[in-house]
Amino acid sequence: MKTALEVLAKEGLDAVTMRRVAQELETGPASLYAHVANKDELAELMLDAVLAEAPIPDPDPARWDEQVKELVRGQIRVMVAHPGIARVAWDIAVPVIPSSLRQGEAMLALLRAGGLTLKQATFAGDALALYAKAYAYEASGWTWGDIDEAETAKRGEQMVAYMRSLPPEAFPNMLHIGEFFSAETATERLEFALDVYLAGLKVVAAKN
Amino acid sequence: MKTALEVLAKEGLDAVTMRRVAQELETGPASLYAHVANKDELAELMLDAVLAEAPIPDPDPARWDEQVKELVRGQIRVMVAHPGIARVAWDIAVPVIPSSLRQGEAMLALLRAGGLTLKQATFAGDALALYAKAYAYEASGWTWGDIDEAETAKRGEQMVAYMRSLPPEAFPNMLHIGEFFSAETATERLEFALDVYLAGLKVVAAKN
DNA sequence: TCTACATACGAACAGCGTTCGCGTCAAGTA
DNA sequence: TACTTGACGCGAACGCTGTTCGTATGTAGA
Repeated sequence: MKTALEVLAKEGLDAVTMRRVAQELETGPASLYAHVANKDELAELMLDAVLAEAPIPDPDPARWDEQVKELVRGQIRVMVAHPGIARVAWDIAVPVIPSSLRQGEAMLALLRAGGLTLKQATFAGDALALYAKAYAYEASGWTWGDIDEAETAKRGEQMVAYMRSLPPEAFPNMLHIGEFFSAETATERLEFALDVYLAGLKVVAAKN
Repeated sequence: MKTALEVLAKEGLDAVTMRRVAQELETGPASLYAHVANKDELAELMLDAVLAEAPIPDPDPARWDEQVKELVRGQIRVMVAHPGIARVAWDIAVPVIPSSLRQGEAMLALLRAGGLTLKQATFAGDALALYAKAYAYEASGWTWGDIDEAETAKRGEQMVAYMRSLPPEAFPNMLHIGEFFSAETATERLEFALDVYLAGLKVVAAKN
């Protein structure tokens, strides 16, 4: 079941419809409801399978900060490798998903090793998970043909054109940041965000 | 046009369909396409109107950090005040939206006042915008009846039940963080994330 | 007053998730 | 072996979505 869905995820999340999955199994849409309650549950199973691929490091208190980054990178990597799955992660309010719980527990363990209280670790883990989902969702847009390059470029030009139409002093900074948003700087943005957040966590931990 | 949509946004984003909006204007769905190219453009107009409500502080270099927080809080506040609009923000790849550009410019100005390079400010602004959208989206789920309380509680119990079914040493931390995730701690989580990130930014700025 | 143009919109299309009830097939009993 | 009974798989249909096409209507100009 899940296996058939993964195959379909490879041709875009929008293509993962009950009809399309059923077609892959050479049957009708109604038959799927024998194995799955509804489409949401199917999405949950897909997400669980994907997230299970993210590695969980053995905690090493000496380099907990690097391990936190590694954990986040891993989550992002597997999500981006399955374009569209990040959207599913957002739609699930309370994750009763085994692999998600394992990832959460690993994150808490690392953060506690870094000297944070349980409450601080909870909040930090929440923020990091939020960022991982957000980054993966955004990144899925580029790697997948969700939005074709031409369309994106056109909108970018529209944006610049609009800003130029106003007094130049209205957008002194925005006009020059376009170069920082290419696909090449994507991982650089991620690393920057991780560095900044972990630097902040160390400041907080030092006050405990 | 936008006005009629806002009225509808008050009964949920899912209710904002072309037919429902047309009905509100006592006409058919086809008539809307005379004013708007498609539903995405309509969503963009809605987001622009909402985001325009977020206040933009006059930069004061002496308290740039507090002003950055204030800016993010404002963005989140107006989005949460219009439940469901945060989802729209995620679907828009390149924001050719006036109010969005103004918010971005304001953020860059504040961050540069904090001693960051343009590149650093760009990356930091991106991360903060991502977090604002992520938080607002998550928060919309609680304030709106998207997911009824009973359902959420049930899933929470399922989660705990699952974790208890495994060896207790598997989830030593996760089992005790439930109390930190009530609706009351929501703003606390936000403030923690902002404090941590800004503490990190100061570390980065100090190295320049 | 009659014509010509642009605008508004009713109806229809293709797709979606989900449900109902019929038809078929397999297992249990005589 | 033959018959009956039960459950299960799934074809077809429902109500919904965004969008398009062609017609009818209303208005402005001659």
